[in-house]
Amino acid sequence: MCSARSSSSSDDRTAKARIRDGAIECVANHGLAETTARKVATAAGVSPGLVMHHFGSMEGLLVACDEHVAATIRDYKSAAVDQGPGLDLLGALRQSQFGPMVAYLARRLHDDTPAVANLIDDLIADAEGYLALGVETGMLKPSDDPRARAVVLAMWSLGALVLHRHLERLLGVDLTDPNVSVDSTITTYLKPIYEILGEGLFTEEFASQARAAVAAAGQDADITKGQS
Amino acid sequence: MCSARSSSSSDDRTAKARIRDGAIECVANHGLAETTARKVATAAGVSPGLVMHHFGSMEGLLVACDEHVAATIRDYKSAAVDQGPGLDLLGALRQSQFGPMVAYLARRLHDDTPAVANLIDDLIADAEGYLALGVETGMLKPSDDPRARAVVLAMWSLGALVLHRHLERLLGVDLTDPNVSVDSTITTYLKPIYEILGEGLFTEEFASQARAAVAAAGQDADITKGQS
DNA sequence: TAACATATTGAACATGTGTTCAGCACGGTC
DNA sequence: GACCGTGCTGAACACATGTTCAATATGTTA
Repeated sequence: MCSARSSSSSDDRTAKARIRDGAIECVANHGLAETTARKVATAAGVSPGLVMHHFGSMEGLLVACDEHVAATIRDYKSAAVDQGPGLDLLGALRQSQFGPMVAYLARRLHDDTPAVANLIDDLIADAEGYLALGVETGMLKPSDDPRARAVVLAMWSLGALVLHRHLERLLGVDLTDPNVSVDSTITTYLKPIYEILGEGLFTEEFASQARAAVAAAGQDADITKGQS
Repeated sequence: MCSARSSSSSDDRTAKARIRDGAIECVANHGLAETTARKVATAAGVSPGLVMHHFGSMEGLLVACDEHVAATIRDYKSAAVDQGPGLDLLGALRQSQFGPMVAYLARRLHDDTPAVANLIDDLIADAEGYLALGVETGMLKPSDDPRARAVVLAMWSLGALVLHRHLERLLGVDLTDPNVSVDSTITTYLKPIYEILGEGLFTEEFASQARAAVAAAGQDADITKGQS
């Protein structure tokens, strides 16, 4: 069964909220397939029928979960807009307050569900804005295609999040751990990132070669040697 | 039902191979949840019982699929070792011969299943070797932690593959399309990558700031502003 | 008090699932 | 011809699933 809430003390959330939160936690910890109506119901301490009463169907439940997670993240981002541009896309998500929501996102990210897609679009729009601001203030280099660059950076960030199990196995860093930001093991992951984003990967000579190759677009199946 | 093989002509594969291939195609096109014993059986033109006869269980089938995909990719990589170091991790995968296997991988990548984990480990070992070779030949800049850099680059590549639906929506590039290499739309995706890997993202001043910040490791929750 | 809407239950139903199994067809070996 | 192993079938089984629904509690309004 999916793990129930931690405490035995009173829970002032409505049953509807408990069901939603239980579903998020269950998806985060055990995946979509394991998240059944009955397991969610027992995790929330209610009967299976009530899940249907409040959300209509299991798909309705998941849509509600998507929207709740998206809304929570959006609320945080708009509230934290004053503390400077958060160029770190996932640094904002690596907040302990989100609890299992990051792991939930990691599970749902590869399905192109509307609520998640909208959230991603928003994150990218934000990132594009922050990147432009970084260019203005001289922190970041300009790009030929600012939007595409924002998309690529976002895909890399979110992609690494989806593959967090592998990252944990390979580097010992768990991006879904709510306390990962205060843990210093994450530097194993951050250092090469700063290396690449700072100095780049290609040497100057090779970079100009690659630039020329991609400029001569079209069929470049044999020419493209860059990492993709 | 999952799409059956294209042709009506004779199929000289054994029933066991047809079942395995049908399962791979079904997972690639419709996902794990939709890949049931009966659907796979009808796609392969056999009875449900034969699936169990050959693979013992559905989990056994998926393990066999994992291993077959991994073996196919490994075979390709060892056969293509002569045509120069394939720094492009996924460029090798973007070969039309793999058919639905890339899409299959994209579906399975976020589960830490043994066969896939081993494949990833191999891909990273290869990448690390190719990166080292690139450093030797003066194409790539050296790294403080070559293995971690290889891991990060691999996670970015594979992560983007997992998120291919979003990439398609955002940039119009489908990484799971077997013919994506010959299509020029992929340059929309490759150009910002070459930008970042070539010139970097940070300006020199900011790069040294970031380097200093991450050097003073520990609690850097407020300091880290780099993309992650 | 009566009426009503809402929250909640738990048994039931239909369906689809993975898996089992007795049996058949066939091809080779004694 | 008898035997046996293997590929293969299709009906059956036990089970879990999403969903429905009549019934009950509870609180709110008239």
